[in-house]
Amino acid sequence: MNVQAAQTWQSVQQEVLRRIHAREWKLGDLIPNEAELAKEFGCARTTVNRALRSLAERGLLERRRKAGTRVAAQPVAKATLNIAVIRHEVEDRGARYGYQLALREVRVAPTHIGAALGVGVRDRLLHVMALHLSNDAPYALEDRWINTIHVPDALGQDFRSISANEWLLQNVPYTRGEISFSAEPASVENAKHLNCPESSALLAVNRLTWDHDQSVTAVQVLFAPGHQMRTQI
Amino acid sequence: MNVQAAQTWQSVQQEVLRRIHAREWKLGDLIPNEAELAKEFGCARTTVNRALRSLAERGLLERRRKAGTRVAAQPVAKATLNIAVIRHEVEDRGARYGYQLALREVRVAPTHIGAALGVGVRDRLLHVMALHLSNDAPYALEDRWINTIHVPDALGQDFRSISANEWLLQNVPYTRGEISFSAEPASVENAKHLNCPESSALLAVNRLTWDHDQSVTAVQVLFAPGHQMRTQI
DNA sequence: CATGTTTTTATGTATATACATAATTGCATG
DNA sequence: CATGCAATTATGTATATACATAAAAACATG
Repeated sequence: MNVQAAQTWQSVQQEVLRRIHAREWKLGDLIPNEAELAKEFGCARTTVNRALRSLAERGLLERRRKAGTRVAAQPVAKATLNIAVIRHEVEDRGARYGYQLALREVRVAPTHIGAALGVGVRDRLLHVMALHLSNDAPYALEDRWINTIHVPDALGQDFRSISANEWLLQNVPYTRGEISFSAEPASVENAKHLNCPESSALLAVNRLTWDHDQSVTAVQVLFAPGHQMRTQI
Repeated sequence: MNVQAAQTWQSVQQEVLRRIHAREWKLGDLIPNEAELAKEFGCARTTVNRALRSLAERGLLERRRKAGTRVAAQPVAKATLNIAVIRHEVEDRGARYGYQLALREVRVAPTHIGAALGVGVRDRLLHVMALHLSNDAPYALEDRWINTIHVPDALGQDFRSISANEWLLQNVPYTRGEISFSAEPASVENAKHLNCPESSALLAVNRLTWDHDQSVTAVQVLFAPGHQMRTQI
């Protein structure tokens, strides 16, 4: 029954994973405590802790002080999507990146944007729309509002050669944000830019970022039809 | 210049985050090594390591042995989506969950499904379609193929009261999987089930799971129009 | 018997120390 | 000067130890 010395936290983790997958420890089961496992594996409790903590972060274990560690009854698959600079996303796929500014204006934002950014109903914000291309084909349409009250420097940028996407990332820090994913039908305008039929199903990524208590930007990125975001679990 | 004793890894992390956000350490900059930071913060190197490792996992730092630690030049926002059992997703929103089996058949799968699952072109698989309801309104349509060569027990289930989604999670372990997100136009059949117009934009989550080298199941979950998946960054 | 307090316990974390490992830098050698 | 090898260095990890903390369990008290 005794497992050979497993000196690395990875090997402890692997053995724990094996027991979960083999259902030696069933869903919802309480597993032995760290001290017991350390004794069994012939390693320090710290090592077991490292292995179990990492599995808990992945959602496979649930840990509570004094109550112990149990196998998650309903393991939640955590899919981590990397939201990178669009230029890099395109280049990483081995394609040629292109960029076209479609619109740049300073005006009062629609109410739902203004409310999301927490600005006054009469505040004028910077609105930028741009098309990102992959091998000259439309890849994604970026529709962005920038809170120029917090980021006045954005007004000095024309965004003709560098996208707002990249400029902001390089120049304006943010401390937190919200992301949502949805499917949206292409509007007439979106369809024109993305060169697809009206009402096509488009994958939409909405982001809202904040620097402490000041909003930075609200952006919707609409990907061309057929686009997929992938990840491993 | 010396920061007061920060004995917890969280406080070290917070101070490091502050310096990144305040651009005291600029994007791409090499930061002091662990030993130096430990001296500055008046704590053990292990504590600094814990703080920096966690930030690296979040994508804000890039670390390489001997080369040192630098602020990520292009911080990649990592959006972690929790893919839970659909029943819990509905119930967690405070809604009443409902379930309807729409189809259950054993047949040869379409080639792209068979290929994805790595089964022979003549192998018959279990195909299940089911509707998940939230307060009696269509919430999501589950279209699933189960590799009954690896999971023969699935043939003994009628999936009339428990969804394949939950049954598999409770009864069949998997060691790895692939998830992709996309937007799909509603087919005539999908539209009927989801009670929406044909060609509506639907958020689609595709999953393919494996138990070691054996495929378990391929599933597409189509959410009703307007559905959003949200997360914080 | 209900209720509040103390004890117990499993996880969480900090520390010093030691060694492992990847990767760069610099040195030696043809 | 190129090329390969050795030294250096920053991160990565294992260990024993100690104490912190949350929460359950046991206990005491009205």
